[in-house]
Amino acid sequence: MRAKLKIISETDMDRVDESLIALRRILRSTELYARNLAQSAGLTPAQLRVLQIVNSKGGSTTPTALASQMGVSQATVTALVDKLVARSLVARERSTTDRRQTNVVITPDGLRTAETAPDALQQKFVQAFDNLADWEQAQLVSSLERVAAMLDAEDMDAAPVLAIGELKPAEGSG
Amino acid sequence: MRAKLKIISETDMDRVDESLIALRRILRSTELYARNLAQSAGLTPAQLRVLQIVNSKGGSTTPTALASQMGVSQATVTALVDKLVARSLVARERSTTDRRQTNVVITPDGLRTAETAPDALQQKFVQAFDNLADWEQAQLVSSLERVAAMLDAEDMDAAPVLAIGELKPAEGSG
DNA sequence: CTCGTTTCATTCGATTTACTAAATATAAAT
DNA sequence: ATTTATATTTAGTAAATCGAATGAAACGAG
Repeated sequence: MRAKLKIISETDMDRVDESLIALRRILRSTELYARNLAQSAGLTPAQLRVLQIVNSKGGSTTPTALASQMGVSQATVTALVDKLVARSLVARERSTTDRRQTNVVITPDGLRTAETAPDALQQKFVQAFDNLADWEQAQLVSSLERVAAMLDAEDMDAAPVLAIGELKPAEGSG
Repeated sequence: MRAKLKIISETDMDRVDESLIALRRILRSTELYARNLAQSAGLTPAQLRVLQIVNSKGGSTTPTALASQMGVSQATVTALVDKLVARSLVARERSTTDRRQTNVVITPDGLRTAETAPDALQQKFVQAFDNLADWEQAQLVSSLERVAAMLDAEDMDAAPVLAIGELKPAEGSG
């Protein structure tokens, strides 16, 4: 497993293990949340993700940016945005500066959906957070931000994880 | 938003906000990882999740348990397991105790896939973790475990989840 | 033991979603 | 005018999903 990557002390190993296990637990919880949230919002996970990204970008972004961030093609983004437009959660607006571009703009309805949806996750977290002592809160903020930086997705859209299976040659060429 | 839940001080608000933002960043990163991991394993996300659950259950579980845990129907599980069987990542075995039941058993190939897949996530995390000072590592472990506990999926309403029991016996070190 | 019922899994039929590549339309850049 | 960039449309595939029907085994009552 990891040991083959580099040699590290055993106590260090233990801590890495503990961290990874905790991280997995967080991921599992949030995966399930995401699933339920999408359903309760009447959306699919992919659609909700688009909405969330638009929201996180300040309420407006372009299909290209979405495609890059989600790791899918523009055509796929168009289809997903179509669904959201049909539900009036986002709208398309021609960019004024570069009229080739379309801005995907969140609507009041979409904003409400995007901000209501995470409530289940937020409620739980916020309530628990509020019960922590002051120094614990401070530590948590610091740690979460550090982990976020460690895992940051910024360099992901450009450089997706080394895909072993992706290198298959095109068959039936002719 | 949160404010309607309870009145909290502004400085507290800031910290909660910061935490939530960091959490979102973590989630976004890991979502993308999950996607890429599945692809690099030649699987779809849903298929990989089946494989991971089987693995986390000690290498064997039933379709009913999978369906319940994933929140989908048995028919869906059957279809997903079919795909994995076709790739020889799992096998079906009739239960000896109750021959109505089928055990979905992970194969050596499946085990390798399941344990190789997380490497991309782990690599990045472990490398960054290893660069932290000792006290930072300790703090991170503590914080991550706390957050995991805060978010734990146990009392998710509709979600069947449960089963966070991946505290399997130590592998390399034990 | 036999009959009906329940449980577990699969099969079948059908729908929805996600996704892509290729072609198209439009606008910017050269 | 040609090329480049952006987004959509088109046409098609593969995946995920479900409900209903089917098959097989366990279980309980008589």
